[in-house]
Amino acid sequence: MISRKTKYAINALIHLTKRKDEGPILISEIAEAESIPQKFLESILLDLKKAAILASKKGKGGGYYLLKDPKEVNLADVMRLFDGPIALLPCVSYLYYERCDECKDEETCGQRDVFLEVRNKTVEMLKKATLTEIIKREHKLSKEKK
Amino acid sequence: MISRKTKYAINALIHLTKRKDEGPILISEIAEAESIPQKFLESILLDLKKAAILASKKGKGGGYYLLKDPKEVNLADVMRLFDGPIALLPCVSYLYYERCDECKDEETCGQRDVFLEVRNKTVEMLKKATLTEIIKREHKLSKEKK
DNA sequence: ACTTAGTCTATCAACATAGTAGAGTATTGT
DNA sequence: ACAATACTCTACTATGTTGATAGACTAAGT
Repeated sequence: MISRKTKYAINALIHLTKRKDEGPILISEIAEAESIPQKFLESILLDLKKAAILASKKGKGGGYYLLKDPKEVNLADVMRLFDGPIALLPCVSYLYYERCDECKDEETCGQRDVFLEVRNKTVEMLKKATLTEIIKREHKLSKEKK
Repeated sequence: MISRKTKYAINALIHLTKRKDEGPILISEIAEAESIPQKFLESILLDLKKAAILASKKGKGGGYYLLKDPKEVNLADVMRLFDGPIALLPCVSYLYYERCDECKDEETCGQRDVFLEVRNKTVEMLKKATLTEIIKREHKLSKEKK
């Protein structure tokens, strides 16, 4: 399961994407609209800023805004930022690789083979899920519903 | 990431599958061979017994053995038993479904759509990964290595 | 009966998560 | 210049989960 923090981050990013032509958006606006505790949201936005996904402006008329193109921001990156590795086993993670203690021979490990497959497929799908893509899907689902 | 408990469970199950024609296997044997703290392993095996995957025999010559056919035991079931839902969002879990608080309309939620896709693909792959399949892959990888 | 071996209950330290509080600092508009 | 605005940083707390240990208890085989 992804953490609440990641979920908040995604919601905040989508909020910012939808309003990206309106200049900086107040933390308080995002907090209220997305029902996220404001103080908690602040730390999330700060992390996204450190990751160079968002930027902020201080003072009156300030707030947060997207730095990266929403086509370039995908769920795999956001999830890694807050929840760490996407892989289900440390030994199949590319970015957070760690050896399994119990495993005698990694190369011939049957479990590893399965989880490697799962990881690759998952990352592939999450990489495709950019902010733009998510909003696109939203529109598509709305139309189908009618 | 899957918990250590699940990893232990899988290793224990594979151990039992490989020795399934030798009658009941001692907890202590599994614990030593797979380097799992014995007391911790006991509770794991007990859970697997409650799930009707394993059975046990008490007294001298006792121990644990597979109840289900190793072709029928897959990683999805084992993971659910110890770590709960496989889905990354509660609202895309079939067995542990729960509504997202923040979500205004589930049917048109773009994020949900992505995570539903990920869940379905993951479960599909994990269901195929039976104990027999994992051992088969191990053999295949060993041959390729030579 | 005695031993072996599984079962049950309680407890523990370590860590992560979700959230709160408050002081501090930078920037902008007037 | 300066007050208001709004982001930044540090510390703390409650709660829950994970991984592990200890000990008493119960059932079965010889």
